[in-house]
Amino acid sequence: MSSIRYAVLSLLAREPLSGYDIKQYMNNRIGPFWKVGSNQVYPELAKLEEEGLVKLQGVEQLTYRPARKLYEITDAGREALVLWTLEPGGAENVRDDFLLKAYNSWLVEPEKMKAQIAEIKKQHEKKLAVYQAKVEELAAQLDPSDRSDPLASSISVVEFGVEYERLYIAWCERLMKKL
Amino acid sequence: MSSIRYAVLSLLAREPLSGYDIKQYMNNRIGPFWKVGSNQVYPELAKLEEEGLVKLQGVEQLTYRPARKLYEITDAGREALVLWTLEPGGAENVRDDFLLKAYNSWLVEPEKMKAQIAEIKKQHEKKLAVYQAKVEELAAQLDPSDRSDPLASSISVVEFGVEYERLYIAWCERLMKKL
DNA sequence: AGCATCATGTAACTTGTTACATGATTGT
DNA sequence: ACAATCATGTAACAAGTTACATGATGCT
Repeated sequence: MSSIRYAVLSLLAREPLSGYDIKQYMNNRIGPFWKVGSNQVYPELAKLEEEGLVKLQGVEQLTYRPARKLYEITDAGREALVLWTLEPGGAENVRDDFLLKAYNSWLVEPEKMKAQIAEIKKQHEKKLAVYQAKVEELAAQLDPSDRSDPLASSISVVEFGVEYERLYIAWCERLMKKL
Repeated sequence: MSSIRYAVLSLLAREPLSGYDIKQYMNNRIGPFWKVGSNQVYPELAKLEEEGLVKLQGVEQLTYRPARKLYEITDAGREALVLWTLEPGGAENVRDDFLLKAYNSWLVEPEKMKAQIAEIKKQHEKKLAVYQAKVEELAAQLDPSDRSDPLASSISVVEFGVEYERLYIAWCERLMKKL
């Protein structure tokens, strides 16, 4: 299963990157649908290289900095990624702590619960704004004549984020009204 | 963080249950927003008992079966649960493998991708049906005169599930059209 | 005969999170 | 002076998954 392996390949399929870049991208760019730590990225890159799915393109060495190791995907890597993308997989569940908290609304004073809901609503509004900006940014760069522009896929994914946050916010509002 | 601890308490706050029940409830009833294995439930119950948040209410022993240990929440447990519910917490991210697969749409043949999308769309439709049935079932039992009926909270959570699945399905449809 | 359910639990393994370590540069 | 950023990586821990073990009943 280990999906970071494929998350790494997904990014490298678009452009060569360093481990550091990959980490940054995952924590901002893809969604944020994934958060990873360096401890996952670097060992995974090493494994992928060993397996020939990825290879070192070059090392950028500035004297005052650690070497920046740029990786690129190989044909085998791209193949593995396509295979995984088409692999059947089950629908996943949500698993959000706040839903569990909402499940306990009946136990707490309505006023306190409302404050709690308002707070996470605010956070989702922030996320929504980020995703919306990202969609616009990507849409501006998109080449509509290109049938297989990676950007189109990126946009779809971020749009999911936009819709998800909208749903979340609307749900929070309804929750508050009910209390 | 360890949210199963609170998931266990959330269920026990409503009615006494055995470890087995808790496992079943989590995998069907709450959402399915959580899936847990027995390896998580039983040790957690033991820990909670040690800490006095939960206590053994009784043991139901049929000769031909393992003893069924019924647990109930204590006052301390209820208090800890309320505290956690009101604790501030950040908005979480989605983390769904299929989104990552969608991110790679541009790499694969549109026809194959469409089949893939259709498949997981079907799965989400199944989930939607389950959640909808659950909402109706709960709504029928709800006592509208009771201002703090736990069922109201349950319904809100499952409604989130309904809306989420609808969003997912609509998104899949749009994805397919774009390819 | 074989599998699912009830009911407890343990063991082994894979993931994910948090924190640490190094060390120059750039911004406040 | 102090924190953040770049850039690699390791270590320790927490959480989640899969499989196993027991053993009777009941269904196909």
